Amino acid sequence: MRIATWNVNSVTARLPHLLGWLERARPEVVCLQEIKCAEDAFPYEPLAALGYDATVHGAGRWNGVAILSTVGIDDVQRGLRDEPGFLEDGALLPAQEQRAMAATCAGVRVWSVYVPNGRAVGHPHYAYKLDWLAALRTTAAAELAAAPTPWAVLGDFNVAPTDADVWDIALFETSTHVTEPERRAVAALGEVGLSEVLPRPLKYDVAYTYWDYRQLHFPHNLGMRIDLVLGNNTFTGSVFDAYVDRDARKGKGTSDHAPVVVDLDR
DNA sequence: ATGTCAGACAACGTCTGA
Repeated sequence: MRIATWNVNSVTARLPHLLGWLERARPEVVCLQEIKCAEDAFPYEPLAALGYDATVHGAGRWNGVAILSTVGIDDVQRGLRDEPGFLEDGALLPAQEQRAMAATCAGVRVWSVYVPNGRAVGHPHYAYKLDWLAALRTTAAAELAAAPTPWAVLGDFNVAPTDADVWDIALFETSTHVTEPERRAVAALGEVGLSEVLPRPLKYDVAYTYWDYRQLHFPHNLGMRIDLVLGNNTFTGSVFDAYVDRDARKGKGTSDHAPVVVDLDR
């Protein structure tokens, strides 16, 4: 089975690229992030024509996640357990955003997640990001306590796990994505039984998954590895290959993220 | 140059978020 994750930065803007990539890579299961469309505006038909069922958690302009599958979709869950919302103004109640959903596809439990960006260290969105990652850990712990079925969380974590996962750590001194609290929050997922599937790069030394649209970052390979796959032992033990498909970042009209592809011997 | 995108709103430009 082939499972992939891809932050598409709008599923409607990316539809031609997405369809072309699905035809080439033929993953059985795909976790999408930043679909930026409501559930009823999702392009179900062209995806169904390629054999994909879809389950969607989206509301419109921002965020939004989905799971595509050619092998069935069961036990869909939208949102994390006790998922926090972003509290822009202390007077408002937190409104949960569309950043996480799960489905079971041919016996494999997958979560598609779009972790909050954080915006700036010390910004309320940064605290939200850390709270959100804590809720992800709680949710993972609760599900993993059940039967040891293959289980994985895939998506845009907006965290680079090590200094080597950004093109120049010296430029990130005051930035989000590389701070110790963010890294600890991701590493804490290891304490509930998850470990990273490390993809191989198709070119260069590091399997970056994101390159800013601006300033020729992609041609200069000024990237970050922030789209991650973490699985339980049952999942990671059946992985025989994983890579970042940087070719999907090439050319006009692409996402600023590349897909991460994982191959399982099941 | 925060130099590129995407979406929404009321526009044909400006804002927000990444």
